[in-house]
Amino acid sequence: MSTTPAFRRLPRAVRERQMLDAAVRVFSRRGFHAASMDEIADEAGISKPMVYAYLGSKEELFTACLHREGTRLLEAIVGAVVPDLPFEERLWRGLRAFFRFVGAHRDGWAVLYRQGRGERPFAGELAAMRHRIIEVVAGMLDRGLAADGREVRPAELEIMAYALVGASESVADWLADHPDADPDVLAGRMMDFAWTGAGNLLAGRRWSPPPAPTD
Amino acid sequence: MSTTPAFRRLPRAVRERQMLDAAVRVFSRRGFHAASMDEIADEAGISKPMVYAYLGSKEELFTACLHREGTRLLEAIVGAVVPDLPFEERLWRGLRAFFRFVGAHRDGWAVLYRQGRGERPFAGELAAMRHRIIEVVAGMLDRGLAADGREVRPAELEIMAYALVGASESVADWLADHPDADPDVLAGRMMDFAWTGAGNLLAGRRWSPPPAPTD
Amino acid sequence: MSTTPAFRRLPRAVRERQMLDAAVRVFSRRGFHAASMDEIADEAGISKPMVYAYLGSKEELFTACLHREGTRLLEAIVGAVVPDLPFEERLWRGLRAFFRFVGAHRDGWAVLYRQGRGERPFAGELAAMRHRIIEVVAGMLDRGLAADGREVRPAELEIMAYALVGASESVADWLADHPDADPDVLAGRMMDFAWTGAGNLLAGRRWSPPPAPTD
Amino acid sequence: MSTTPAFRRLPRAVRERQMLDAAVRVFSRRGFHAASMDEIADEAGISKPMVYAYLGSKEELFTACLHREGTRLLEAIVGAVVPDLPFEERLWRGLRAFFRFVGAHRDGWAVLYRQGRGERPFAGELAAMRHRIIEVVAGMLDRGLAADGREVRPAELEIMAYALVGASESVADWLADHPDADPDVLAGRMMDFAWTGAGNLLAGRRWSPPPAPTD
DNA sequence: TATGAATGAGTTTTCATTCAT
DNA sequence: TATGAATGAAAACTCATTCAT
Repeated sequence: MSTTPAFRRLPRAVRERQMLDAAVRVFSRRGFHAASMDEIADEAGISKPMVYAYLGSKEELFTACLHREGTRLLEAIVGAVVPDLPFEERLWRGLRAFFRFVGAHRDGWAVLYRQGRGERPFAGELAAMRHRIIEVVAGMLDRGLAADGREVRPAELEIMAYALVGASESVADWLADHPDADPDVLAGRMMDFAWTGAGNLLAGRRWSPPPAPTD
Repeated sequence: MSTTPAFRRLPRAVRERQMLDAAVRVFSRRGFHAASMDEIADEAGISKPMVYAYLGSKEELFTACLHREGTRLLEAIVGAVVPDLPFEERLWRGLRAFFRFVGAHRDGWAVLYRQGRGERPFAGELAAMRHRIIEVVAGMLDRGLAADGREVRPAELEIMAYALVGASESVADWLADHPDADPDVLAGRMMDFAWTGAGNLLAGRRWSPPPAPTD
Repeated sequence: MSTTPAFRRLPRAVRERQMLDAAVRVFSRRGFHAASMDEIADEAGISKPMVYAYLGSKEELFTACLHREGTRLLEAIVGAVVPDLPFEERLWRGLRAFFRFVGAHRDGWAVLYRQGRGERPFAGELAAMRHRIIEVVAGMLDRGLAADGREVRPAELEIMAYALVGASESVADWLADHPDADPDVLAGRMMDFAWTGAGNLLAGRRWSPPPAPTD
Repeated sequence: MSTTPAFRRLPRAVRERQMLDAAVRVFSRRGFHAASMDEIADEAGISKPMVYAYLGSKEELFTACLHREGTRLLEAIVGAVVPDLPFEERLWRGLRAFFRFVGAHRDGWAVLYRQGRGERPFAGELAAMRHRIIEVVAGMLDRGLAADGREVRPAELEIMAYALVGASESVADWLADHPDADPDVLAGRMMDFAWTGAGNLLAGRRWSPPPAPTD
């Protein structure tokens, strides 16, 4: 009946991806609250009701962004950490994959790390995601120690994993602001920091506070 | 009839402090955008116009919170790091002061770390504050190395400081969610992670990536 | 069930006109500051956000009113002043058109003359409009004089035009408060005042102050 | 008891004058609505509650300004129009006094002419004041005609007076924006416009519309 | 007399969300 | 599927006005 060409009426999956891409960009540069559905619809080149039809409310949309980017990140890391390699090698590959991802997906990283943090409704969502990474790392550490015949209490392991992940995030965030930096070099720096430290711990060397008399 | 003291009609300085306290609490639990001036005024037990009269706009109010909490944190750390002590001792004291602060000022920490991050207008403000800490840490590392006769390029030092600070922040954030944890113990864990690592680096041991052929 | 036509969901152009009409009415009776966007939206039978969506801020809305009414007025006058007629005839037609307009568009006149005056942001806008009229009048006077072989300094011409326009405005304002008065009669009165005066001036008769000794 | 010198605790009349002066300045530059009681109190170098104690509400304050400036203006004109002089001389003196007043009291003029106009609560107040002047003028015209043995219907006289007053206001407003112009010269221009016209009318010359066939 | 402290009531403006076509 | 038209609800901010000292 109509001569309209096949410009619009894209299949659902494609449209959804376009919208998510647009949403990630907008959320990344504005933050959750300051981003408006109008701007997102504009960025996606689509009308607002379509966004609602496809992705639901603004919260659902942000959650979807979080999910997609988080999953991509996790998959990048997990895919890089080949299980049977030795601990050191796995750590190195994981870090490298992580920094490469951040270098290549700055918007996604901003959404995950800078914007999701403080917004009440997503704190849980994000914490869960972060926890999955931390557990991966803690598991690696654990197996590293076990392979060495040593044993560490889970609580301590968890803290260590938090430290490692936090350090990586901080450096990754620096990377997100320095587009010219080389992710692989940064991964090396992190190994400097984490491995030589972790290596010592694996070797059983612990640190104990000096006997400061007054505090 | 009643012994009720002068609840209302307080002098300006007192009211200002009350408002800042309230604002820090509200910003901490809602984030900058989701917090409403109404809620802050309520929390302070005062009417909205007073908040505007004393602290200016919402942005100025948030900045004031950032400033007060940031200054407190910095002072706590700097006050603990006695200059003439050896490097290790200084690091230990600094970390301990940091974790103690976070344990005692959870709301302030949330404002500084979780909320300020993504909000456009304050990113700079916060980055500056963070940078001051990082420079302190980098300075410490630098002098530690110099005392040892070694030399490291500034860029590497900075990254290392980012890692150290990020690790501490991450563990501190964990602490903020675990009120029963002991800050001093966490500081010890951080030393485990940071010092044995840093110690190795100070001793000249660097890590180098394995010669993985394909990537 | 009912034959009610499409009251809502009107096309943009129609709604915009409705809004301007309503705005002119409300501004006319309240003045710029005292008018609230709520009242304007109500008067237009529409919700506030639509007003913002279509006409922008309150200032832009008022400017739009000023523009529309000013343009209408100017067009009414200019359309009436056929160029090739003699000066007297042109003046008469211009005045008659002016008074007819004011009689038929009391609200528009109130917005232009009574409300725009004092409000800082529009003074310029309005002054420009008024100036256009004054220049038209001054031009007419000038050509009237030139046709007569006489010459008057531009500054004097301008003042004279100000006087003529001011006199007309004042009488028009009286008309706006006396709905039963006949615009054409008033235009005649103005000619009495202006033309017999102007006629004398055209004839070269100037007035000079008496030699009052003390002042 | 105290050594405080006689800076404050001024007699009521003085304080009131200071406040009115300040109010006139502020209203003049901001308009009634945009002026804030804070700014007025500041300008008067006094605290807000004092303004309320002395002059009542904001409306009352503005009314007081209107009254004072209006009375001054009226007195200046009436004082200049010595009753027994001939019509022409009285008109000339009245106009000169008017333009001199506006030149010397620009703020007062702005309050009377530009700001009061549109503000609902004062329209009546102002109209009354204007009417008093118009009646003075109409009375002058009437006696001028009577002395000449002619008679004009009151309605026509009123319109003429409106025209004369409006013309003067318009030129006066021009003067308020041109501080370097000489009020007496402007008064002369107005006589050019008004007297040569009025003189003709007094001589019985009326204008009648041309017999335009179609309108 | 004089004022710093305090607020109720309103203003403009924005935004997520939904109809009706 | 796709969208222009439409709105309820809320947020930041201001101001005339008053109290308590």
